[in-house]
Formats: sequence, structure tokens, C-alpha cells
Amino acid sequence: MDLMKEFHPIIDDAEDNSVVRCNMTSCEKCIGRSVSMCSALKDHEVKLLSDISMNISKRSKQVICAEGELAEYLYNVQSGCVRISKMLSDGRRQVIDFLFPGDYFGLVCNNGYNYSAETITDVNLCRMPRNAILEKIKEIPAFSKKILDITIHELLETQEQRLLLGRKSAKERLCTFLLTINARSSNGGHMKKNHIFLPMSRADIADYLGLTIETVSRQFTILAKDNIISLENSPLVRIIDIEELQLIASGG
Amino acid sequence: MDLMKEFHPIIDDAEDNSVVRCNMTSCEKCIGRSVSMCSALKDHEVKLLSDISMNISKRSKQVICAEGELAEYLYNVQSGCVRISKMLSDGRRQVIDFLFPGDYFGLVCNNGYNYSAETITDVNLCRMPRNAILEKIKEIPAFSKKILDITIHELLETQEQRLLLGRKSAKERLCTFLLTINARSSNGGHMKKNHIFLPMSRADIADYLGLTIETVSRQFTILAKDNIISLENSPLVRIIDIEELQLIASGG
DNA sequence: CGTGCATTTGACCACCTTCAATAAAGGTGG
DNA sequence: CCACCTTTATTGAAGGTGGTCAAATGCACG
Repeated sequence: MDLMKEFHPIIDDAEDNSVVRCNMTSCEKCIGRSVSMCSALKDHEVKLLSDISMNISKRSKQVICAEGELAEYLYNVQSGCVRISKMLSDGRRQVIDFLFPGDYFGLVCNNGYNYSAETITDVNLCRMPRNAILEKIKEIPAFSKKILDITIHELLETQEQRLLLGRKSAKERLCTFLLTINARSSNGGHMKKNHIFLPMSRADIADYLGLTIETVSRQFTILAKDNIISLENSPLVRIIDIEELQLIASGG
Repeated sequence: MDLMKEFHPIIDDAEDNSVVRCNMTSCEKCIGRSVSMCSALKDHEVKLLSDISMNISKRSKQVICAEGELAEYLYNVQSGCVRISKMLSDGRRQVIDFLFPGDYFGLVCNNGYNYSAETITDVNLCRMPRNAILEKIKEIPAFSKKILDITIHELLETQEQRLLLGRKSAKERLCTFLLTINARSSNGGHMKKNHIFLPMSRADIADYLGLTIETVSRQFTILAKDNIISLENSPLVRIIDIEELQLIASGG
């Protein structure tokens, strides 16, 4: 797990979890993000929001919030990787998404959270009270529009995923997954080109793609044997033939 | 197809499609709906909206809007059943949803419509210009909140569907489908209890559930043989044992 | 009554799952 | 630092679910 630390060296070793009040400095870093909802706010409004927001640090494999729990907070991932999942009553799990820096969660829920969120790596989060956000929606139309845009974007992605689960083969699913992660997790820019950092387990990927661990593993092996990817340095995957990957992903 | 007419006797036989300006009377009927976005509007605002909205009637099996097409309008289904679907590049189709009275479509899209909408039965629609709606979002916060609620609801349903496609067996999928339609399509109240009206084809259901026509048909037969449902009068399905149906749907 | 389309049913096969064994990686304590 | 144990990943063999292909049946409509 050396690579884990290498790519997520954010958290002070002194303590497992920390909660500190946000300051404008941390928010200003955050504002830079293109899809950030804060971009719809004036400086003094950001100040108001930052005053009631917290910077949260969590170690890997910890629960951030649980399905059904009263939804008090909205979160923004600042560093690391978070897993969002739902459970069927019989214990089967569906991983809804893997979140990377810039992604939100906790916005879309009916009273309680409708999914659980757990850290996969060490993670830094911005935690905002949902009440305050919902107030802002009523007050600031531009902010409201931004929230709607984020939700719409999430909806479009979920629809794509539905198509994947409904119609694609195991191989197509894995290729699509690799391309998606490649596009989304640039990991703050310090990833070598064509290298994908996969901090999640095979079980996580399987539950995301609607497959079993074994099938995922086999498909990885096949892709490596066909010289489309390389699995040499473990949590990293190197894409050798991205055109082929795209071809398979789109059903060719 | 007599039953089709019986349950959707709305359209004047004189013409295939009609387009007439909305009036307050038709809007007032519409306002009654609990999730209607118009409920967030004042009377005079509804008047403004109704002035630029149209009541559209379409016969069955007609295209309302096509994937990719410039998204000019937002629609509300007033009667009948509409199918929303997407295409994969290789021709595979994913049915996103079946819409019933009170449901919206055309709201969530990035520039062009991101799905096609076709009529399954004869249909009455309320057609509103998207521009005007997006203006209202900026002007009226309560309206904006309503639109967000509708989008969030759509997202939650899509996530449920993902779980279904990713983790459920053919039998579980069909049972879930029957229960969902049973809950949603009360068909204006003139359906006998425990009777589901299924105007869509087996192909539609298959593409909705991520299965083949044959598998859907087989599962229908099995459920009928097990005395869980009855298929005696064709587009209608009678639920005999709803507890069993729920048990199977939830993975028992 | 015949035509065309949707649905049902059957036979066979492929893909993915399940079950099981092995290998590799990580964590802990001496 | 290494031995031991636990967890995760890989690989193999067998089995089942659902897909594919094909034929038959049913149903609406001319």
C-alpha cells in the first residue's frame, strides 16, 4: 500500500480523523473547480458558507454516512476516493459511484441519505450543512441553477450506467469502467499519462459493474494478456492500447 | 386492441394529431397533481405559462421528440403512456422509462434531448417552451426548488433501476416492474383493483429490464403458471398474489 | 380467410456465476 | 526482520441463467 500513501499524502499522521472549521483559504482553492457550486456565489456569500462548513479528514475504510441516516450534511471531496453504495435487503450491494476530488455527495436524498458513503483511501472533505444549502437555493437563483446543473449531470451519468448494466458484456463493462476512471481521476495532475490509479478492491469494481469478483479478475487478466493494459505495478493500471479499449467499450 | 381504446378514449377520432393553445381550465385540472411544478406558481404566473403552453394530442406509436434534437420543449403527460429511450451506437436500445399522467420529460438534457420520446397509446400532452421555464427558474426560487425536486426524484428512480439491472435476476426484474407499474399507473382511477394495464410491447419491457423478449415472455408464463398473476385478458395483468410478487421482487 | 406482426415455446449454447483451490499481499507480534 | 495469519486476488472446473436461433401459435386487420 505504499502507492496509496504516495498518491494521498494529505492527512497528518498524528490523528486518524480531524474536523476543522473551513477558512477562506481552503474555500478559495475549492472555488477553482469548474463545476463547483460555490462559483455561483459572491465573495461574501462564500464567506457565509465557509463559516458554517468544516474540513474533514478521514482515514481509509471509514464510514462517512450511512444509508437511511438523517441527512444533515452535504459533502465535497477535496482529495482521495470515496465509494457510494446501496444495499438490497438480502445483502447484495450495488456500488453507485466512486467519487474523486471535486465530486459532491449527500445532496440528492429524501430525508435520509439514500446511500452509504465510505472512504477508500485517506480523504479530505468539505462538509456543509444541508439546511443552509437549501436556504441558499431559495435565496440565490444562480446558486439554485448550479445545484440543478450538478444534479442533472449526475442524472445523465446514472443513465449511462444503466445502459451499461442493462446491455453490456463483462468485457465491455470493464473497459468502459477503466475509461471512465481514466477520464475522471486525474488525481490532481500528478499521474503519469495513461496510468490509472485504482484504489478500490475487485469486490468494489464487481459491485459497481454488476459482476462477480472472479469475472472482473478474469477480464483484467484477459485485457493484460491481449496487451491492451498492463497490471505490473499493482494499484496502477497502464493503458497500452486506448483505441482498442474504446472500441471494446463501445461494443465493437 | 379494444382495451387500448377503452382506457384511452381521449382523442377525437376526427384527426390524428392536434395542437391547441392551453387555457386556464386545462391548467387547473393539471395543478391538482401533487408533484406538479405549477404548484409552485401563483395564479397569475400559471396564466403566463398557460398562455405559452400547448395542449398536444398524439396517436399511438408516434415520435414526440428524438434523441439529439434541439430541446425546445418540456412536456407533461396528461393522459396515456409515453416511452423514453436511448440508443447505443450499435443499435441496442435502452428503454429509460414509461411515463404516465403527471410525469414530465424534456427537462433534463444538455442542449439536445438526451433521449427519444414516443407514444405507446394515444396521448394528451402539455407542451411548454423550455426557454420560458428556464427563465422562470431564475425568477421564482420556489419554482426552481420544485424543478430540482422533480430532477432529484428522477435521479433516485434511476438509481433504483441501476440496482435492478446490476443485481437482480430476470424473475426479480419482472416482478419489480409489475409492482412499479401497478403503483404508478392508476390510470385515472378507472382501473379495477389489482389489475395492471400494460400497453407496452414485450420488446419495450425487455429493453427496459435489460433482458430479451423471450426471457420476458418466459417469466410471464412462469408467474402465471405459479398462480401469482393472470394473463387472461391480454393487455391487462391481474395480480393474484401480491405478497409473493413483493417477496420475489425483493430477492426472496 | 389469408397476411403480417407480436408473442410464446422449444432446443441448444455461451457467458457468467458458483464453488474450490492456490497465490499474493498486507498486518501483527515476536 | 521474519513467521504467522488474514485478507484479497487469481485461476480452474462445473453448473445455471439467460441469450440465440428457429418454429409454432395467437391475434388484429384487411
